[in-house]
Amino acid sequence: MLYCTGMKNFSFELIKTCAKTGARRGRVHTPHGDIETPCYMPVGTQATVKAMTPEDVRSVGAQIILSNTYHLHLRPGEDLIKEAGGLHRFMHWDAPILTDSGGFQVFSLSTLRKITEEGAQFRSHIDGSPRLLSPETATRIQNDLGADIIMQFDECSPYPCDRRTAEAAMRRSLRWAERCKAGHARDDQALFGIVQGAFEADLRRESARALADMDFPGYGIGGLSVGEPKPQMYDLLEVVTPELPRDKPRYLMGVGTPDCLIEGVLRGVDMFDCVLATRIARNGTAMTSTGRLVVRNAEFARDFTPLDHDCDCSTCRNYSRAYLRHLIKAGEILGAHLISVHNLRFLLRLMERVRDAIERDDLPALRDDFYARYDMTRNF
RNA sequence: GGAGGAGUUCCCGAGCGGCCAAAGGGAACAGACUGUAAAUCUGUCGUCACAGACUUCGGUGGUUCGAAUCCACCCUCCUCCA
Repeated sequence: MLYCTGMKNFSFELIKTCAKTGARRGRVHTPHGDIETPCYMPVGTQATVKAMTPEDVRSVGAQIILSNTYHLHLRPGEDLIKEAGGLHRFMHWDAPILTDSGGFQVFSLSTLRKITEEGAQFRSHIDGSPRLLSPETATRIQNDLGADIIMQFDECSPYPCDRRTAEAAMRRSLRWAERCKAGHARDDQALFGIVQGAFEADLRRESARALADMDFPGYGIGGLSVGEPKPQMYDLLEVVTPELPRDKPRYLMGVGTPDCLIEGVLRGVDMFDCVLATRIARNGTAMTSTGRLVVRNAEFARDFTPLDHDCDCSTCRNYSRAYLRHLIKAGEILGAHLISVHNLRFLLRLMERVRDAIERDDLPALRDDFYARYDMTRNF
């Protein structure tokens, strides 16, 4: 079934809902092509997935990538990207792109900003200059960047967070959602609202319902994986996803360990993004079917086997742990690249298998098989 | 043969009578990393029975309450003059 979104070239097709779980198999249509869901989106904050060319990113199976409003606004500036013909052309990526609004930087750069109802006053982490990011400016910048999916400007609260603060941030995010919607000027970009409410079930429920009433073409679930125990995140997902419209994609923001992806899908999430895979790759750690593998460690100095025997990526086909360790220890840039290739392929392939399992109504078996091989003491 | 200079913990390199197991780098080892201020950051880094003890600063012997630091001789290396 195909749902109309009232938008040019954007729609979500719910192909199947798993008979045994809440998992959904879907397809997002965008001006730059389709996205099979559930999906994992590699992160390319500064218009590049670090250490990867767009061709590399494509070849490991990525369908869509993320980029960042705050970073691109500071450098090189949205006007320059607009002049280049938009983000897709600027960075030579023809497939879908999603831009985050800078809302996460309200959280991660908390020492460099002040929040008011108007927006967030940032002190640029590059040159210290004062910058205002508001629902209106974040939306306008994203209109200029030209991603297929753009996110509302929100306030992501920390963990732990007292109820008053959580409630204030959630309500402010709702007001900001309205302002983003009002300021959104392009009908070829889908604007997603973002559920907040920290770790208060009723606040989360309220946020989800209010956003659903605003009728966004998709919904982010923000403010999770900020340091809380995983069971707490899973519990909240079970609270939130039932409140969201079935016919719209749900995007769990910033989540990306292998087990969290599976658990998220089981609870009805369609999209994920995470920097973890590429960041830990640059720091010498691989994601494998048996768990975390710190290939930088001395124990792999003479290990001439691949990172993961079960992996089909070019790194695993051609390079040994010993060589990768050598590259990382020597500070060679190729090490960061090769492990990034592997980690991204690992997550993207996991999602391919997840999609396949949902189609066969067999996701619980895939989950069991995953945990049977995966050493949880070497998890992330 | 003569005149200078230098030898410090795995490496480079500070220290030049007590506050020195000895600055600072590097290497090594380990840890962290979830809408990327991240090819980053943190910790350990003489030995042990480890809130203490013991052994170290080219070697040996002195001076001193006390020496990596001062003195004597020896060894090795560097520069210049023959």
